[in-house]
Amino acid sequence: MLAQELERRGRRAVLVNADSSQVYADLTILSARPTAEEMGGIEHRLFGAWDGAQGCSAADWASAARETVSDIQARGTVPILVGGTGLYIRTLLDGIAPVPAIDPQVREDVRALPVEQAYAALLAEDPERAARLAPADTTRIARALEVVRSTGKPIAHWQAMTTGGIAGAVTLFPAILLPERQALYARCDLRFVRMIERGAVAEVEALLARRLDPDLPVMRAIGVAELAGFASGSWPLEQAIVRGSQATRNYAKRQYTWLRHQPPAPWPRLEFHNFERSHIEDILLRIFGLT
RNA sequence: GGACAGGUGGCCGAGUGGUUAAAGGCAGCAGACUGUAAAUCUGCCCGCGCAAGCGUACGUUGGUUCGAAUCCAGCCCUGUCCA
Repeated sequence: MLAQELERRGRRAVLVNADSSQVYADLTILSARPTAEEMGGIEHRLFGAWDGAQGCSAADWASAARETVSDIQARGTVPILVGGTGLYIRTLLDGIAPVPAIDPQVREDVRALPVEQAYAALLAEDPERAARLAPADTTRIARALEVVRSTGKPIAHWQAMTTGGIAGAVTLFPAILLPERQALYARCDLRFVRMIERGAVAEVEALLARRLDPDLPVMRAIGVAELAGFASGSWPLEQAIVRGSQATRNYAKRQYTWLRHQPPAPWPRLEFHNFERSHIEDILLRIFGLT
């Protein structure tokens, strides 16, 4: 609707996806990607742009988004980034550590280690970083370890050289939506049921048929494991729904924490109870000075 | 009506005389967050209190005991089986 309003004023707008799951072609229903109808003729970019077989990292997305944004601006149109993956947006705006590509063999070895061993190794190879991580933080420990081993420098060395952000080169109009908790949870439940009505089970079956590496991000999207369990007969559909909507709620909770504290303080946080589409549009238009 | 089994904190579920406000999990709340982020991790979690601590608590009533979620009896409820 922002896009429509902008076009009414003679500014062409293009929507750019900033959600780590909507990025995958394999997840149309399960990532709640907008349908052609919902796109309403407005151009959308980076939605379903990655094949599930190729994982998209924050840096991958950010570099694609950087090009997309500049392309959109070069055409005199206005990019509107939409999505809940805070890290992606932060990476696009603030840049990221220029860590060289990790040696595949190193990565494989590191990820094969049990956390305790990986942590012990990190304690020896990059004690500074290890001290700042919880001994059970598998993801970050693995990352820090593969970086020292592959590049010979601790991750802090690279992070000190963070680069690539476009924040200084663009005029930003940010808005963070913080809907009332209980109402949001109710919507999470509704959302998962709707996905099933729209064919999420078949989508997951098609994804499973590809027999991709289970560690790939697509395979970790909310709903995949839950519906895969149903598809394989491990539990009934009702159980998949209970698990799927619960996972959705848990995720929504985590997003609150990120959105409340991680983005720059000046970014407006909009709290609201009314979920009427028109009401939300109203707040946004007001925030962006379009009413 | 009878025989077994069982009733534990919002839920699931350990615990069979003291070291138990009661393991663990879930849910909930709060927080962290630079290359898998819809991921990963941390803390809190009976009430009051900053705390020491106090008060309540393991279906219910009563009993045994220095001391009971744990032992005994009655009652209530649930499940399975027999009638």
